Amino acid sequence: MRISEAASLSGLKIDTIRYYEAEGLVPNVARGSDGQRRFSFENVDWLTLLFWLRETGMPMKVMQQFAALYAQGDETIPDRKEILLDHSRLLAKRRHDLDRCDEILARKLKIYEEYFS
Amino acid sequence: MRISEAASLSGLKIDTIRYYEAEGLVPNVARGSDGQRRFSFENVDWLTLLFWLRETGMPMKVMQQFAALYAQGDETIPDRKEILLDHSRLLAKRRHDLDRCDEILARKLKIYEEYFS
DNA sequence: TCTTGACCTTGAGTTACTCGAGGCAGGTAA
DNA sequence: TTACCTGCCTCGAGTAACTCAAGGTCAAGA
Repeated sequence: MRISEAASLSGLKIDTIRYYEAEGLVPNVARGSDGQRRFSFENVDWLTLLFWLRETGMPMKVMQQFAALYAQGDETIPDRKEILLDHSRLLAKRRHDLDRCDEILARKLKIYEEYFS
Repeated sequence: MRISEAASLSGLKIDTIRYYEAEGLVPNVARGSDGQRRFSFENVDWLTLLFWLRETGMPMKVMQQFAALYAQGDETIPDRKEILLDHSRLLAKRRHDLDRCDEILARKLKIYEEYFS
C-alpha cells in the first residue's frame, strides 16, 4: 500500500514515516517502478508498534536498536523481548507518574475551589 | 533557598529551572545581593507543579499561558482551573494510551514466546 | 493538453531542553 | 595573604525528534 494509507493505519504522520525510514527504523520498505514506497502488512504492523512505543515514551535510540535487531531476523527475538519487557516496566512507571500528577492536580483544584468560598 | 535545592525538591534540573525562568514560566524569583537566585517555598511549589505538568506531557505554550495567568494574581484562578481540568482530561487519555500499548506489547511478547515452542 | 493530486528529495525551522566556555564571589587550606 | 575550590552566573552553541516548505516527477482524469 501507499504511504498515506500506511500513515492512517499506523497512526504515524507521513513525514514521520519517511524520517523513521531514513533513520533506519523501518527495514525492507519496497519501492514501485515509479520510485514510490510500497508498504507491506508487515511494514504497517511494525510502524504501528513504533507508533505506540514512541507514544509511550521510548527514546529513538532504543527504537533504533530494536529496529536493528528486527532487521537481523528471528534469532534476535530474545533480545527484542528484553527491550519490550523493559518498556513494559517503563509503562508501569508512567502510570504511576500519572497517578502522582492526578493527586497534585486534585490538591491544586481543591485549593482553587476553596478560594471561592 | 538556592537553585540546587530548588532543583532537588522540585525534580527539575538546574538548567531547566533557569531556562523556564528565562521563558517566563517562573514569576517572582528573587535575587540575593550576590546576584544569585533565591527561591521561596511558593516558587518551589510552583516548580514542582511545572515538573509534573511537563512530565505528563503539557506543552510549553500551555505552561506559558498558565504561568502568565498565575503572575496576574488570584482573579485568574477560574482560567487556571480550566487549564488544569483540561490537563486532567489529557491524563485520562494518556492512561488509555498506556493500556493500549500494554495490550500491543502483550500480543507481541506472546508471539515471541510462541516462536520458541 | 492541461491540470490535479499524491508522491519524491533536500534542506531549513521548531521545540524543549542541554551543555560548554568563561567569569565572579565566598569560604577554606597552606 | 595567596591559592584554590565550589556553586553560582550569562551567553551561545548543540541535540533530539520531528515538521514544514520548495521544487520536482509521474499517472490519471476533464
